[in-house]
Amino acid sequence: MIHQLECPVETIIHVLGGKWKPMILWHLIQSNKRFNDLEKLIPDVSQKMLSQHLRDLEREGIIDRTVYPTVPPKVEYSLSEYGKTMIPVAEVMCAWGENHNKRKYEESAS
Amino acid sequence: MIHQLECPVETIIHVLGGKWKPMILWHLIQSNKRFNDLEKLIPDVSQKMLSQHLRDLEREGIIDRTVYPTVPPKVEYSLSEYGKTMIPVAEVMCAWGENHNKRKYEESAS
DNA sequence: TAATGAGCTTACTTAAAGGTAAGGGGATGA
DNA sequence: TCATCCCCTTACCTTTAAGTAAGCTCATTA
Repeated sequence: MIHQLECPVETIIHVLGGKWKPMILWHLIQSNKRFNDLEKLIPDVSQKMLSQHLRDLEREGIIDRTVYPTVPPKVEYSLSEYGKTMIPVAEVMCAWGENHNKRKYEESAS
Repeated sequence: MIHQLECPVETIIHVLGGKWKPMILWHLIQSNKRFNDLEKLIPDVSQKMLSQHLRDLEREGIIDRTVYPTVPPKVEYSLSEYGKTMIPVAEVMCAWGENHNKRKYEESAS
């Protein structure tokens, strides 16, 4: 396996940087969700991108995937314990982003 | 002008999310740099991507571009006062990213 | 006169991300 | 028997990001 030296800022951008990943995580922070729930909560995401992003996040250890062998099978996604370590980071990013959006709005309005 | 509602986490990912932007900013945090300096410090970046990313960062207000009307003209890029507000955010992101890289390294080594 | 350096831009090509549409497997319900 | 639900996967196409290579302006230096 190749260990590419990667700038840590790029690392987190890569982990969070899919088109729908912040939104998926936002919903999973609120509560566990099934595939179907996420589809309904994020109406514009395609099934392909949803499952791809969920697999990406699972591979990075951010979320857990639990299969209940019921009929029909139930699959539940949840933020992992490790994933929870990202919440404060996301909050800091979010605060800066909010301020930046506001700033851009004000300058375009002036 | 259209104001697209954007998740603030996506906003910062968008601002920082070019292939060379974290590295450009890292160098500008150390000290002001000229175009040529950045080319030498980041050997793999093409002139096209360097000038494009510099323009992106300038448009977002993160960096300042100062032209000295000397001969030959000298252009200096520096982190703006506003850009400095991103340093603590970058530090938090960096810390998480470092830990994540370490974690991935350890799991691949085991 | 020819070459050099600074700071770019432009045109073209390739690679990566994302979108669309269809299918599939295994059970239940009508 | 036919359709339905759940959780996806696959094939194909489009859009966006990035890479490559060349050129350009103005002035100085050799």
